[in-house]
Amino acid sequence: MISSDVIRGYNDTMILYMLLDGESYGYEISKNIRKLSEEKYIMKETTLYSAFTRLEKNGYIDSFYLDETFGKRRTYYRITPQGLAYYRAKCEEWQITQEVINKFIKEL
Amino acid sequence: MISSDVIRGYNDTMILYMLLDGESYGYEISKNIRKLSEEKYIMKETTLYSAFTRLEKNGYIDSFYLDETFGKRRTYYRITPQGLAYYRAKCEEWQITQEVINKFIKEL
DNA sequence: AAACACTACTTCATCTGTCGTAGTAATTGT
DNA sequence: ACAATTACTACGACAGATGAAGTAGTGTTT
Repeated sequence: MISSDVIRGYNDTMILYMLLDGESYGYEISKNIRKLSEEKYIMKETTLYSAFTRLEKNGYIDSFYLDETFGKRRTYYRITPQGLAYYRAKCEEWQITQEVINKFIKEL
Repeated sequence: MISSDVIRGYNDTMILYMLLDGESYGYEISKNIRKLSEEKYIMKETTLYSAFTRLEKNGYIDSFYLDETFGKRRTYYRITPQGLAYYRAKCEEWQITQEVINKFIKEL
């Protein structure tokens, strides 16, 4: 399991990635992140939902409801053009981040 | 310039890396991080000195003074065996972190 | 029918690490 | 004399992550 401080700067990016192919909702995104990371990273519920609030406030995602007559009401999210731009910028930043941190990593 | 949230989990690791070859002190470490990262990452003074406090409290570094009859007194730091073990663990964790985050990165 | 597991989300309070601002203190360069 | 650089310290604010707890609905087991 990876410590959260490391991922901290990329939680939002991961969520946006999960929305690239279309709308989704909290619980599903949570499951998918877990699966895609092969159980190596599990985003805490509170982290996830507070990230949604932040992302929406920043205009990177939109939220809406679908007519579902079953189960507890889900809040669906969709990535916005600004969200996509932010995601792309984060991907580019990540390349640089990797290069930088790798300079401080030594195989001993 | 890299956002600090990304590096957040690796500030301590970077500092420990700088101490692998022998003792050093705040200002020097700061300059060296800046230089090694090719100006892509500049650790803030307050971040650096608060990291020293944390690392020492955790037993990862020792601090001491050298007899210097010139300039403002420097606090020197040296990595401990526990610090080395922690550094190694962080390096291994970093490999996994890279793998995980890369799954969420798409070249668009 | 009661208990439990699972889905789906919310609220609240707390903690950690980073950072802005400011200040102290000594040396070196112009 | 003054600015710049070296070297560090103190303090308060803030953002993001987290633990704990709760709400609400569905499905399955006992």
